[in-house]
Amino acid sequence: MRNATDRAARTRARLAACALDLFEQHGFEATTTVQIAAAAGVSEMTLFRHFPTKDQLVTGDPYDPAIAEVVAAQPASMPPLARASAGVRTAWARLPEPETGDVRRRVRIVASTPSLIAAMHAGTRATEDAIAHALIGGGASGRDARIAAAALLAALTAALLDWAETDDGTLGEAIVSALDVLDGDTP
Amino acid sequence: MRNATDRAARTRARLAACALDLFEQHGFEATTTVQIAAAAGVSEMTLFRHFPTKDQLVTGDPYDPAIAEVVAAQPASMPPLARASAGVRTAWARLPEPETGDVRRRVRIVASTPSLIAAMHAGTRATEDAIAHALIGGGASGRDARIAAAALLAALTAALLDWAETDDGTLGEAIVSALDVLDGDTP
DNA sequence: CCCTGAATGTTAGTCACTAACATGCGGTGG
DNA sequence: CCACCGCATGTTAGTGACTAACATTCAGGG
Repeated sequence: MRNATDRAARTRARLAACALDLFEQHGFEATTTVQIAAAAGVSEMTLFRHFPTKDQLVTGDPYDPAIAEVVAAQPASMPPLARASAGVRTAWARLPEPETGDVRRRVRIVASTPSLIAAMHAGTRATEDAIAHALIGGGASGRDARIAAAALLAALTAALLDWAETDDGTLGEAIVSALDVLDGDTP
Repeated sequence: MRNATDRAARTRARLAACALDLFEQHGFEATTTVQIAAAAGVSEMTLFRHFPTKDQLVTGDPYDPAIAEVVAAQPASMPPLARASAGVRTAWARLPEPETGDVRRRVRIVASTPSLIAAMHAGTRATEDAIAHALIGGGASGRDARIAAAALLAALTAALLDWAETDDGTLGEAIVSALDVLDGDTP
């Protein structure tokens, strides 16, 4: 049954799809929110109701609280960066290789737009704080925990951007590269 | 002699000082560029001539190309993250402990404003790219170099923000903490 | 068939930022 | 001493992202 909530979900999806097309054709900055709304057959207000910022048409909502839990489950004897890295390694191993159809298109737009790279970093802040909190639980100082969490997220984001840009290998391989660099496993 | 260039430098300094005061009193977002310009006795246009974005009233221009050179001078046998960390360690040791009067005020404003944190990360991108380039020269893959450079800069930025927020110890100690976490020297 | 609630539309604004063009200030050469 | 010239600054008018307050339409349930 197509209730009201369903209708909202469909216009939301339509907005994201139209935005993606327009961004690829004319670039992110050159595309105005009015154009996107018009392409989706909707008013500008409706766009902003579904996506509070233009950035989120590309980045979406990336916070996954499961990662922090897995980090907290790692042995507390490890130094914080290794602990965070090990947590993501096992968390990633549990998931199936995700859909990478639209992801690559999206990340490619992000990679070519400085303001979007900044927005993406801002979007990972919730995850960063959660991981830092988990590391403090393992005995790290507040400062060391923040540093390790920031380094981890930055490494993962850099790997994601490189993966989208170079079109080289799977997303999983890129993630593992990031973790290997953090662990010093790079001969 | 106060030539024209001197006059420009003085209005620039006046703008930055007035902005800092207003940001501390009312917050970054609540302060408008018109207010800052008025406080400095200048038109809004002049503000934007000196600081192309409102962000740069706080962040300034942080790119220091010397860091990348020192990184390139580290032995190529090390894994990329350790190499980058060692480079910053020696580069930092060469400098005297810098002025931290306005720095702490500025960074504290950054720390309390999400959009400014993002802008700060964006401002380190030039340094990040330079370090990544130096690491590639040492034999790292392009992807690993980008990951290591991103992790390094994120760790340093996180340490800087924590230092400003917690008011704990010197800036040099915070930087060393970041490098120690990256090297795994954290018992 | 109306009624209720959610989704959407309209209008009028604010704020960061830009472009094109006009003015004023200061030092320099005649 | 004055006219000139280069640079800093001012004015005006605009764009684009985003918000608030209020009106409207749409879908299903009593």
